[in-house]
Amino acid sequence: MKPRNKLDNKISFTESVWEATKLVPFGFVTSYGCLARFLGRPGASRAVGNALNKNPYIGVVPCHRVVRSSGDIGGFALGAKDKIEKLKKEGVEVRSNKVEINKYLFNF
DNA sequence: CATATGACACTAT
DNA sequence: AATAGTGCCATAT
Repeated sequence: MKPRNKLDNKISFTESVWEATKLVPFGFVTSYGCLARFLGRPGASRAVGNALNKNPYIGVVPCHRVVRSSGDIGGFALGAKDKIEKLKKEGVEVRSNKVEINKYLFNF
């Protein structure tokens, strides 16, 4: 959620999404829904995707490690192809544009 | 304040 | 397995 005034130092929902994503280790993945639950907003999976899409810290926030709960790759600002390549470089198997979510999922 | 948007999730076909 | 419809929710306009 967006800060309402100058004294509100709490980070916004969007920023908290970026911070939480940083916690996902190399070689693991999480889902938009998992992140939403972790942040205390179980129904905000879609909003999580929006936040990552606006992430200005490409290279700092490993947003490529966030995939769909179904295992489908999901979106990526620089293109799904890049997202898949990045995952493969980390040892995450991607077959038919899907990952075995149960096998690589990082439990917060 | 009202609508629209989108890197989603879930259920039912 | 793949698709379609519905609900969701933070932001943008």
